[in-house]
Amino acid sequence: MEMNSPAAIEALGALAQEHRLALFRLLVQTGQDGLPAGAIAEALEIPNSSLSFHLAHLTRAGLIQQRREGRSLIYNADYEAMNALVAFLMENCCGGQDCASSAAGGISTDQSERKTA
Amino acid sequence: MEMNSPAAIEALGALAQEHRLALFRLLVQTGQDGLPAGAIAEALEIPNSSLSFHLAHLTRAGLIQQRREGRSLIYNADYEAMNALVAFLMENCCGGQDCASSAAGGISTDQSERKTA
DNA sequence: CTCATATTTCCATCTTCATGGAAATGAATT
DNA sequence: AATTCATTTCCATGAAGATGGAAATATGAG
Repeated sequence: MEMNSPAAIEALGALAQEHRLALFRLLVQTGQDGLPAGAIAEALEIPNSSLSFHLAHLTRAGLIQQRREGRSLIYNADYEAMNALVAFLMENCCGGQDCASSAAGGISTDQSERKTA
Repeated sequence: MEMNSPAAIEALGALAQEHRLALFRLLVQTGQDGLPAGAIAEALEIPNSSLSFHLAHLTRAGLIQQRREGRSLIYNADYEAMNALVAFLMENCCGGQDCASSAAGGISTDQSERKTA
């Protein structure tokens, strides 16, 4: 479940786009049952071909998964991948502090984590 | 410290690039003192003009800050911006479930991925 | 087998991003 | 004001991302 830099870059890039971020949020809210591509296209008002492009992008990044049910392709968010991404950001980009919980209270000025380049 | 979608997209996009992710991690590790552009260019082995482009990108996204000291421009990570980004992801993209706790649980003990190159 | 449905792939086009050398800017020193 | 140092901006170029209509593929129904 550990995420490395290339995988993190892929995931960050996948979320760094208006339609894809909205799409991923929709799938997260929907839960494990997921949604068929058609329902997503309707909800987000994106042409099928564009949606398919974005779905493929998120799938390649490992953030969503696909399964077939009848003639529908159902997509659902991969929560573990998201957990891994957040964990990566907190480990590597938050100065070793508990970034999330300190969001409200501010952060310590002590930078204890120093890696010798 | 609430972050909205456009700001999150900007921040995600800024981090979704090899050199910029490495650059931001370097500044996070360095701490509040920051580093002058020249030292960053040397550490990351990036030409000055390219580095300047990436520094501007991260600055525009609000993830780093700039100050002048003599003839050097010193850059430092903005921890609050990073906190806000992680908070945004956890609120909007983790379904409000185990994401925060499992990520926080992983941060303390799991250190398998190291920046080796 | 044919038809309707669901979604993807193909393709052309447009925009944005990344790169790095050269010239320009800003700041201290003499 | 001339010089040196640190960094940015300019510019051209190539690579990658985004868009959406039309054709193709896959599945199920009659």
